[in-house]
Amino acid sequence: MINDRHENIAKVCKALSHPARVLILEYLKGIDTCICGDIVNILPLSQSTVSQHLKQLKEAGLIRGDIEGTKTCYCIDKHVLENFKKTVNGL
Amino acid sequence: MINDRHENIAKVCKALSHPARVLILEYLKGIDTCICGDIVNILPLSQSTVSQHLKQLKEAGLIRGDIEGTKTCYCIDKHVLENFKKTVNGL
DNA sequence: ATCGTTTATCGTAGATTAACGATTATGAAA
DNA sequence: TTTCATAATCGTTAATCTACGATAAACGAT
Repeated sequence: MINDRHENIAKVCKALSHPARVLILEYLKGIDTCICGDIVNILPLSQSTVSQHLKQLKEAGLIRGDIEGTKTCYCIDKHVLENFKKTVNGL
Repeated sequence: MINDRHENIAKVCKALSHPARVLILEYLKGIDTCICGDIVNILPLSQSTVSQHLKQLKEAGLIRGDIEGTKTCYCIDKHVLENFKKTVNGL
C-alpha cells in the first residue's frame, strides 16, 4: 500500500517539519550559498544545533554542502526542491 | 526571524512527515469521504494507530471529521490543501 | 609548529512520536 | 435493554527529535 512516493514525500516533509529548517531553506534560496556560521548569526540557536538542522536538510537531499577548506558552502539542490513542489502539487 | 509562515509550513509538513498520513490524504482525495474503519482495512495498522494519524491530520487542518451517529466521516479540507500547495510553490 | 576559525560529532537530557492493546463512549439494531 | 459496531482515548514502551555544551578535526595564517 505505502509506496516509494509516499515515503519520499514523507521524507522531504519531515525535513521541513521544523520552522528553523524552513527558514534555512528560504535563506539559502535568497543568497544562493552560505556557511553554517551565517545561519548561526541569524537564528537564536547554537552552532551545533544549526549544524544538525543542516545535516537533516542535506540527508533529505534538499541542500548540498561543498567543503572548501575549513568552511562548508551550503546551497539548495534546486532539482530536488522542484521535484518536491511537483509532487506536492500532485496531492 | 522565524515567522507565522515558517510555523505554518512546518506544521503541515509535520502532518505529512509520515508515509501512512500521506497515503491517507491521497486516499481521501480519491474517494471524497470515508470512515476510520475503511483506512484500517487498507493499512497494516491497528484501529487506535489509524485514529491517531487521523487526529494529527485533523489538527493540522488538512482534513475534517464529521460525526454521524457512531461513525466519523473524514474528508479533505481542500482549501487548506490548496493553500499548502501554494505556499510550497513559493519556496 | 602553533594559533585561530569553522564545522562536525559526541554525549546527554527532556520532550515528542509511533505503535499497540485495553478501555470507554456513543449510537444503532435486535 | 442488551448487544453490536464504530471511533476516541488511556496507558505503556521503544524510538526519535531538539537542544545544548564540550570536544575533535581540518585548514589557513602567523
